[in-house]
Formats: sequence, C-alpha cells, structure tokens
Amino acid sequence: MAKEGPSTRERILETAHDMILRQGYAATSLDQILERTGVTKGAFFHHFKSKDELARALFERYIATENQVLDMTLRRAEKLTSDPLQQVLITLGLFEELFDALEAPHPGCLIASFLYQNELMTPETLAKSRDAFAVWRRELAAKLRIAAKTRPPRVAPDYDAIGDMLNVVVEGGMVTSKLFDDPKILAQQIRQLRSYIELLFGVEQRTPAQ
Amino acid sequence: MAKEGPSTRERILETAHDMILRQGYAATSLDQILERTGVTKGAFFHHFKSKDELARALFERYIATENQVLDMTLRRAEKLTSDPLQQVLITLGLFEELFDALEAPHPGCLIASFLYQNELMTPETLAKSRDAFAVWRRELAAKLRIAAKTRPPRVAPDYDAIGDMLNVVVEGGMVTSKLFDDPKILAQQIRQLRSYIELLFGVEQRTPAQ
DNA sequence: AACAACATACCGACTGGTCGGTATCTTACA
DNA sequence: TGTAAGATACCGACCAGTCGGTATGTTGTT
Repeated sequence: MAKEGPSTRERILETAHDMILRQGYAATSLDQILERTGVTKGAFFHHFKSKDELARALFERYIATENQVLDMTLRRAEKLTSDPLQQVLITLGLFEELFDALEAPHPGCLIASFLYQNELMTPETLAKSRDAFAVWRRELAAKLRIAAKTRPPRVAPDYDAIGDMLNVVVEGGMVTSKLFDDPKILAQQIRQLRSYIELLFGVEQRTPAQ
Repeated sequence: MAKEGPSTRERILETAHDMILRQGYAATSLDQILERTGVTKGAFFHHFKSKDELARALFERYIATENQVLDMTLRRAEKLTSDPLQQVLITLGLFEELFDALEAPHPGCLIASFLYQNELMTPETLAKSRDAFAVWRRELAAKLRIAAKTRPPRVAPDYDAIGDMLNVVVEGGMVTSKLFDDPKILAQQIRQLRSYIELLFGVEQRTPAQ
C-alpha cells in the first residue's frame, strides 16, 4: 500500500543507525533524528514507545543482518569447496572482497558502539552480542579442527583464539580504518589473517604480482 | 602543598576517564562526576573551563601515557636483544605479559571511545590519534623490514599492514574481551599475532607444554 | 592585600516523553 | 453498494526535569 519509498519506521531506523554510529547514542537527540528524517514527534512515538526501544530495535536489526551475512558467506564458501581449510580461507577471502569494495571507511560496529556507551547494554543485549561473536568463533574453529586432522598445522594452534580473530580483526580494523579515513585498511587486515592461517597450515601462497 | 592523596584535578581526571569509558562522554554528566568525586561545581570549573576541556585534557593524558608505554616497551626489547626480529617478538611478548596480568577486562581505549562518539573528535584530536597509531605501525614495520634483509620471510609481507596489526589486535581484543567479560582474550590475541610473525619469518616456535 | 581553591545559588536551553486530536484506510454487515 | 466502526499513521503544543555553564560568594595561604 505504501507507494513512496521506505516506510517511516525504516527511515527512522536507517537514519538513527547512521547518526548513533557517528555521534553515539546519548549525543543523538530525538529532535536531531526528527529533523534529519522529517518525521514528527508524534509519528516517532507511534512507532517506538521510547528512545530506548529505538535502540533495542536498532540492535536487533543489526545483529540479524550480521548473522545473515556470516551465514551466507559460510554457505557460499561451503558450496565452492568441500575442504574445510579452504572453506575458511575462502570465507576470509569473501570478507576481504566485501570490505575492499568500500569507498568510505566502514562506519563501525553497533555492538562496539554500545559497549563503549554501556549501561544501555542490557543483559539481553549483551547476551545476544556474545552469541553473535561466539558463532564466528565456533564455526571457524570447528572447520580448522577438522582441517588439522588431515593436514597437521606447523604449530599447535589455539583454535578458539584463531576463531575469535576474525571478530577481533574486523573490530580493530574498523576503528583503524575510521581513524585514518582509509577504507582499505580493513581489507588489508583480513588479508593478514588469511596469510596467518595459510602459514599455519603450510598452504602455498601466491606472491602478488603487484 | 597537597598533603592528602591525589589533587582535585587528578581525581576528576581519573574518575571521568573511568566513567566515560564505561558510559560514553555525552552520557556522563558533570553532576555525576561531581557526585562521584565529591567535588563541587565551582571547584570543577575552577580546574576546567568547560566539559569539552575536560575531554581534551583526558585525551592528552591518555595519548601521553600510551606513547610512553610503547616507548618504554620498545626500549626494553632493544636492550634485551639486538636482532630486530627478536625485538618485535619480545615487544609483543611484553605486551602479552602486561595484558595477561589483568584481573578484569581492559576498560577500553579512549581513542576508540571518542571515535564512536565523534563530532567531539576535533581535527587536532584526530591528528594526534593518528600519530599515536602511526608510531606503532612505523616502529614495528621498520624493524621487520630490517629483519627481512638477513632472514627472508616465507612470503612477501605487507609491512605496514603488519605494523598496524598490533593496534588492530589491541583495539579488537579489548572489545572482545569486554564483551565476553574475559580478561584473557586480549593476551591470547597478542599471542596469535606473535605466532603469525614467527611463522612468517620461520622462527622456531616452542610448543607450550601446558 | 592578593590570589588560588573552593562552595552555593541560580539560569536558560534542551531533553525525552505525553496527550488530545486528525486524516486515511480496512473491515463488517445490511 | 453504502455506511458505521475501528484500526493505523501521524501531528504539534506542551511539560517536568536535566544539562552545561555562570555569577557571586567564602576560605586559607603567602
């Protein structure tokens, strides 16, 4: 029935997400959001019963899309090869591609943003964030453990720590990328992680011609 | 002059740093800081002419101590060995030790906190943050480049990207550590970085007995 | 007397949130 | 088909409280 573009609710979410990542939650007033979206106060409170509920909605939305991205990427990698080690390397490669296509630095991670403005990080929000991170760790670590059975790594690895590295590198890479206003840093860091895993498992690396 | 403990100014800085890292800058009101420190409004504005000036002071203080920590660590490593590769590995080892001693998750990085609550990140603040990050990159990359002359790495590395990795891993490690409320994660991640560089340069790694 | 180091009372702008109302669309039933 | 009933989306004036900041003291030391 809606004829014109995204719904009011979606416009609020989109704008607020952007503003909160830039300014922080507390520093982003409703009036600012209202002005930027052209939505009135009444309309806002029709869709969200409080500012905190907006934060919660924003959060759920973010977690959902992040989970989806990881899931899709893993499945793509699994279709491309049956070798678990290659699946990990391809997953990292796909992320690298994704981040390499950015023309501006990645705006940042909502989880980190909330963590640095805590006390609005409720126990449920915290638990969901942990789950999201834990999935990445578990999925990657599991594949590497299987890979190690047929292809022993050069040194005994801490699989869980390596599983965490994708999260760590993405989080740290976003901050560094933002700081230097250089969109390429994030992809470069992912490439290092891939290189680490290749070295660990003795995979032949192509020396880039460039 | 001052007979009892830290000065009022120092108490404000210390408390505010802690609160801002936890709640964010905008969410930390002067009244809250005043209540927590027992300092009155008059006293506060005697020492800082505005809340923004407090932020600036906090920031300078943070950058200065961070620079000092890196500098001291690098010098310690340089005294312990003359081999540049070993200097890098020892530097990482010292950081690992430092973070491994934490009993609670590292409270976070003020630069990241400010980056996620931008618009209070002035051009000067931004420039100083970049410089701080750039020092780490430059110092580590330089040592690795020298090391590569006598000990060729297994694959052609992106030295600058590897130089950035310490920053990236620390930033990401802090977030992950805080999220899981696990102080050990940060040190584990530094260990992975060390392992990467060891593999890259073909350094013999001791398999931990544990 | 002069100045640093505080204390107290107060200010206006802005905050998140409420509330009474309207316009438009969907559904139910005669 | 017409119409009454109700839901949904939206409007904007208003409110009480909080915010950073100021003005004007008081105290203690040199």
